[in-house]
Amino acid sequence: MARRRKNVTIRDVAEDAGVSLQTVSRVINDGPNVRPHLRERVRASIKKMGYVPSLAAQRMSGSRSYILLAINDRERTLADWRERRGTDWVDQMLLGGVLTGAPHGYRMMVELIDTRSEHVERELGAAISALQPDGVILTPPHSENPLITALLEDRGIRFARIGSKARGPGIALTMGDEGAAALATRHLIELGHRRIAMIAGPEQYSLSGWRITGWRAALAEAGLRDEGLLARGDFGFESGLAAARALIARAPRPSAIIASSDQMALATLEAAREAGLAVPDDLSLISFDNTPIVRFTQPPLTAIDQPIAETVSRAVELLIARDEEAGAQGVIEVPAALVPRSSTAAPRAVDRA
Amino acid sequence: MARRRKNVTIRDVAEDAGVSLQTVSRVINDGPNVRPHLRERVRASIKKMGYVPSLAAQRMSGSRSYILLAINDRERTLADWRERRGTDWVDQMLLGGVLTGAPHGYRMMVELIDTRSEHVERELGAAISALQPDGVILTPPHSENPLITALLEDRGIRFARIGSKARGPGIALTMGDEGAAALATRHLIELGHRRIAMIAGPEQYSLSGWRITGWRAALAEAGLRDEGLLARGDFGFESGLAAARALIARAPRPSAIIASSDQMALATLEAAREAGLAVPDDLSLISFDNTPIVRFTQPPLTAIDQPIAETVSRAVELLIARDEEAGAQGVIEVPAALVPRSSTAAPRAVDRA
DNA sequence: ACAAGTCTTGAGAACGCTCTCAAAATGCGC
DNA sequence: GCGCATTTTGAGAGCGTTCTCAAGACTTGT
Repeated sequence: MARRRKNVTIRDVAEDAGVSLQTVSRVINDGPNVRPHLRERVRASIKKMGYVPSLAAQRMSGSRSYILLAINDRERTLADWRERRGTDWVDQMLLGGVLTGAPHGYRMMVELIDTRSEHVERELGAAISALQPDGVILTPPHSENPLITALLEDRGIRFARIGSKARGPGIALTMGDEGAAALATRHLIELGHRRIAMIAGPEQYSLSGWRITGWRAALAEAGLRDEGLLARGDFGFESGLAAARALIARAPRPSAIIASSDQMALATLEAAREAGLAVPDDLSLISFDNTPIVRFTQPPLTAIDQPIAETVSRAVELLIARDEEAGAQGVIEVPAALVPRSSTAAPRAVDRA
Repeated sequence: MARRRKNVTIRDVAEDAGVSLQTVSRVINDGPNVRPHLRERVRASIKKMGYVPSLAAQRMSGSRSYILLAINDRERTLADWRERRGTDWVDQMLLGGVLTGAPHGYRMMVELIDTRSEHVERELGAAISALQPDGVILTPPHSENPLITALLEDRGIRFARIGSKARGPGIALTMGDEGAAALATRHLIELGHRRIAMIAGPEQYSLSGWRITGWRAALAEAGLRDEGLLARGDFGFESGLAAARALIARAPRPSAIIASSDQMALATLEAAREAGLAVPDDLSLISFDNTPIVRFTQPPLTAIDQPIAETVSRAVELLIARDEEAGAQGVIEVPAALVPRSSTAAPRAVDRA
């Protein structure tokens, strides 16, 4: 299987268009100082010959690599992966990132790094040395890992931290976890709920804290208190089951639960079933993530939709633009929205007491 | 944000180890003809300095790019994406591909291409020119698109076709759709079902045909016929709903349905609900894909698990090994397995008649 | 029409690595 | 210990692009 057709290079195009190689380069990069008729002639040759610049060569000589690197959490096995995530982060990131980067000639690579490994730095360092990306996109929980941000700063690589409100190096983009939690809480309050519980994520994720803050704030607005109706999970199903059982066992029982992930919401559904509670009649439920799963549960779940694709898209724009002020402008917020479905309703009269 | 620490190059390592640049290159590539003590010294320097070869430079000079390109179907919008796929193909491909390629220094990039576009060739051609990957992994429905395979052959790029049994250029890997469908059908026959329906995928996907073949074969083994209990969908929920409704409306009604995707299985669940049929008591249901969704439906679905990660892993191995015989050996099968859950049971006496 | 600028073009070096090929060092048989 | 084959090492070219810098072609003001 030998390489039949040699790749078209910038030299071939230059020859075809009867100009120097440098002029072609200028046209490719939309550089200034090329007379219109020449620019057109070169463009025509490029199209005719189907020329596409080699990423490797561009990286070699130029200062840009046209590669963005997205760092995602990696579970150790496929089973863990499915059990704990169940989200479509990678799919959505690719959709948002690839579509936004493509028109500018940028490609996106995904690197899976296990946060709990002691080799985080080494793995990331190797990826950066090998790829020399123009920008890095960090997702939780890497977004606030100081080892990682320090490494990137040291190497002088621009990066975006998704799901982080902490100021600091890099561009911070958040999906407004505080506001989203408040949104969910208010929705329940408007339906008449007074005892609204929250299953939060692990402390390692700062967004867990923000969601708790938003939940408490919305309760306070309505003159309510959290009544200690807080439980923690690790976003996975099993942890959610334990948390939901504990909350349901409380007396008086909460009439509504906000779960910090779809997996934990599914677990809550299961816990309610065990306890003989109907959703939403006996217990209202709101989920975070809005992955495809929750449209098909019984009942379909009201959920907070995380605009992952949109947020990544925004991050890519800023990284490509090399907007030096983006970081300074503080946190960029792409707000999440509430998608009402059938798992939320007014509480029964007896609960309203 | 200037680049603070300059990248370590092969030259730095050579200097540190007191050898020529070429010797370092040999060590990196596990080349022959380096004396052990020198090899060790160079290895030590590499580790000490944290050197990692630049992918771009390797590609520029050598014949390998250390990049594998995975081609996935791209929906036009996020909504379509979620509606029609709902699968975790990309996640699984990355998991299988990245973990397998990494030890050999290979990276995997994902390219999303819209099959229905007329520009398939142009998009793929551009990606190949830009990246010059050492291998390409095609997923359905691209696996059997002659425009794509011809392009790859013409460029002399090795590729693997996943989910294809057609011999032809490239390495074909299948998850054994025929056998998997037979497995599902036999499972139902053993439970006592006689009227087993199938919701197949679109004709554009050859695996749809193989699943039908397997289904019919298993029926024939048991002395049964298909009774025309076949419907088609496009793997998406809506199409599955229509197909399931049509099958349920048949008289006599099938006592079991095999759906060719999780989304269509969910739709079948919905159609059963509409018709007042209990699953599995009135209707048994088996799904294909086994994405995280089907563990959480009510009831959880018995499903055919597609070993996507394993198959991609195998494909990566073969592409990296540049095993020239792999293609000739015919089709490589990584068989799917049946995961029994609660959506299948013996039919009611009345149906068994 | 001339000097002083600005715009346009191109030549050549550089990026970090592997390839090819030649030179030096080593091993082997006698 | 000698001549030959073999292994080990290194020097230099080349990959496809962009960068830097200098030269040539235009403007403009007078």
